[in-house]
Order: sequence, then C-alpha cells, then structure tokens
Amino acid sequence: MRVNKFLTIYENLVERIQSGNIKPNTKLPSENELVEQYGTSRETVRKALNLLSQNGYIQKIKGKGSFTLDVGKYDFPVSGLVSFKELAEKMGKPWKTIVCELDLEKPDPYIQKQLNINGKDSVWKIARARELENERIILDKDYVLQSVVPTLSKKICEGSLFAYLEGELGLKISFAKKEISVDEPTEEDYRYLDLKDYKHIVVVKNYIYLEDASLFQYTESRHRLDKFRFVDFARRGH
Amino acid sequence: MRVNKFLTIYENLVERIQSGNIKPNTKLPSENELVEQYGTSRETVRKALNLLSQNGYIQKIKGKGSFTLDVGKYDFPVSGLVSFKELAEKMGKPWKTIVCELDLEKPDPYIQKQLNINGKDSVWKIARARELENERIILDKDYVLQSVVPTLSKKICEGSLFAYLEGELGLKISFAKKEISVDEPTEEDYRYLDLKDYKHIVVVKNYIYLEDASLFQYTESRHRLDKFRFVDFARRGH
DNA sequence: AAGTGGTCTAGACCACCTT
DNA sequence: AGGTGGTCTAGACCACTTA
Repeated sequence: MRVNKFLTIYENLVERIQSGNIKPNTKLPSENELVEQYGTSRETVRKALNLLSQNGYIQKIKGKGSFTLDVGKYDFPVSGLVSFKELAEKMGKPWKTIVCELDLEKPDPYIQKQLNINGKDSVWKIARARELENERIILDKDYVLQSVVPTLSKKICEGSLFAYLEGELGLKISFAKKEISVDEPTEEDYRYLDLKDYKHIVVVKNYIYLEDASLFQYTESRHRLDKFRFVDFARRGH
Repeated sequence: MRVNKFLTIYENLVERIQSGNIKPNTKLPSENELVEQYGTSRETVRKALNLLSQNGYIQKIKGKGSFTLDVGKYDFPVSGLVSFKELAEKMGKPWKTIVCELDLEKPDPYIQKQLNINGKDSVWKIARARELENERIILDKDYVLQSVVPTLSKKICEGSLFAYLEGELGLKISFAKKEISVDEPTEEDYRYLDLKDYKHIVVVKNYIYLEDASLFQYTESRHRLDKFRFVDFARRGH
C-alpha cells in the first residue's frame, strides 16, 4: 500500500454511492462490518465515514447506523473550490473560454490591498470571459503573484489555470475565502459580457491560499444575474 | 468531566485565538506539547486541531507546526447555518423583526415539492421582515412541518425560531442545503420590504434537516441586492 | 442484551522540515 | 538527528437504539 487507507475507503464508498450501487436512504454496513470488509481498524473506517458525512454523502445516527443521503440534487456544486472548467464539464454543456487580457503589471492600489502586497511586486492579470450556449455570462479576473507563477501563456489560460498551477507547477492549493455580493457593472463588464439590460452583476471574490497559508491569488468572478447559482452544504454545530 | 475533551480543547483554543491571546500567524504549541498541557492523548489533541483547521482558525504544516490564520476578516459569517438573530447580534447593530404572517396551512404545490410532502400535511408558514438601520431589507419565509412543530406563537417568531426549536422543543438540527440565486421580486417582496428601485432580489433557499436526516423546514430568505453578502471558507481536496 | 456509533488511550511507524 | 504533523492499530468504555 502506497496510499492512504482511509482515503481509498472513502473514494470506494463515494464511487459506490454515486454509481447507484448503494442506493439513497439505505443503511451502510456497520463500522465493525466495514473493518472486516476492508481489513483495517475501526478508527480508520471512522475517518472515511466522517469524510463522507462532512461532504454530504451520508448521515450517521448513533445507535442506528450510517445512512446514505440523496445526493442527486447536486447539479451545480459551486460549493468549495471548483474551477470553471471542471464545472462546465460536469454539467456536460458546450462552453468556451475567451482570453480577453493577459498582462504582467504593477497592480493598482485596490489589488495591492486584496493581495496584501505593495506596489513593487509584479502581478499577472488575466481576464477571461466564459461562454455558455453562445452567451458570455461570466467574467473571471485573476490576479496572480509573479513570484509564485513566473511564466504564463495565452494557451494555458485558454485551458485550466488550476490544472496548470497544480499539475505543471506543483503548487498545492490549500484553502480559499469566498465572498459573494452584488454590484453595478463596470465598463469592463459591458465590454466583455453579454449583459442584456441587467443593471447589476453578482460578484464572487476569491482569496486563494497555498499550503503554507500564503495568499497568492485573488480572483473576481463576475456573473450575469440570471445565470448565477451557488449551492452549499453545511453541517451544524461542533 | 461531563463533556467532550476534544471539544473543550477546541473551544479553549478558539477563545484564546479570538481574544488575541494567541496572535495571528504565530505557531501554536506542538501536538506533543498540547498533549502535556491538556493531559490527554495525541489523537484527542489532533481532533481539536482538525476542527480548528476545518473552521479556518489554523493551518497545519507537516514538519513545521500549526499556525494561526488571520481570522479577523470574518465580520459577516453567513457561512454555515446561522440565524438572523445570532448574526445581527454579532454585528452589534440595531435590528428588528416584524412578523408579517403566521399561519397553519395546507401548502401549495411548490412548497409541497420543496418539502417533499403531499397536500395532506399541514405546514406553518411564517413570514418575517428583518429591519436593520430602519430599512426592511430581508424577508424570511419559513415553512415548517406541523408534525414536527405542533405549536407556534407570534411571540416565538419575534425572537429566534432556532432557539425555540433547539431549546424548547429539543430538536437537533443536523445539516442544511443552501442555494443562492437572483430572481425578480414578487408582490410580497414589494409589500413587506423597502425595495427602492431594485428590479431584482437575492434569494437564499434553505433546506433544513434533523439528526435523523429528515427534512422538516424550508426557508426562503429574500435579500435586497445592495445589502446582501455571503462569506465562505473552503478547504480544498481531501 | 446485543448492536451501533462516539470518545479516548498508548503506542507505533512514516514523511517532512530544520539544524 | 530530532522535532513536527499524518496515518494506523487494538483495545477500552460510553450512550443510544432496537429487540
């Protein structure tokens, strides 16, 4: 075994749930049974089950067992950190990315503040319009520290920036803070998007951190009102 | 000790971080040191630290230690499940709740679908306008299964519905699914809110589940555009 | 009473970082 | 080499549910 036991158990169970092999609202094998099935210890099984619980796959009930939840309704999971490319593919819709801007620049004061840097650091600015069903409905503006990402190309930006950062550069993205609000469109929004007559735009600000807790990217996703949707799963308490 | 060890350790550390006793971006004691300080085992300490990590208080780095994050920017944590009352109090602003409607009724087809019931079940409908700084900016419409909550009063709705459900009735709320979108205002919105000239409204749909994974409440929070804000903290991967 | 999940322990080995 | 967090184990006791 090279990989994590609890992760492989988790992935195996996710697979079985998503494929319908284990049906919604049915009882999973008990922890002790899973211990035997996977030939491991109970704490390891419990680690896998807690992951399933956190991610909304199952509900654990003391004295009764673990039950699968109806996970079918997650048709647009913006929850967590998901790139546009992953998302569009999951929805199976035709999509296109248009790279509007790609520049290395000294950031303006607002971006300096968002990234918590001073004017000396260079920043990549990427502006990309996202086209779904022949309408440009999302404008993604990324600001990436050049000290972390030395080189970038139009080709990379047309694909998945995330895949490049994690795959090619080996960066490990650890967590993100997200803020959703509504604002008035800027000139840029009108220029790059098919905004129709909408007088407002949904703004999602993303602050993205690496494994060492350093902030390295600020992204502003600007969504046309009627096409915006955000889904979240939250457990209460602790 | 009556209570959970790992929870008391967690709460103790949260307290120390939020009070500034432990400053942002500093190193916590190592796990082994915490084992000694709290007189417990390492797995228990790790359970507390993992909770801190999940909730955005610390970042754990292999080989180096656990470091506090700058948690100061969480001034409006709608993330997770938080009631309006808890929120308003946290912000320290004057707020008021106006109960617009309180009825026991047979739900219309849309609500039946949301709650996954048929027309025979009775449902409490509660409509409440939330007033902040003399403007009614949020309309909360709650639909609660009468089979779970037999009685309700105007007085209860003026306070915190959550506090009543969890405190008085002893219901245990386990998790919720949330969906954010933008829609056009209804007549109801115009009647109960100070909508100004805004032609759209932010809609947050909440599906709230009990410990046994049964859906018992559907809530629609309708926010005036300019006052809407949603903050989320998300860890990547697993 | 038997089965279930929740908590806790003491110890082990590993991978990573620092010195 | 020593310290750190990450994983895993085998066993224990508890609280809750069901029969």
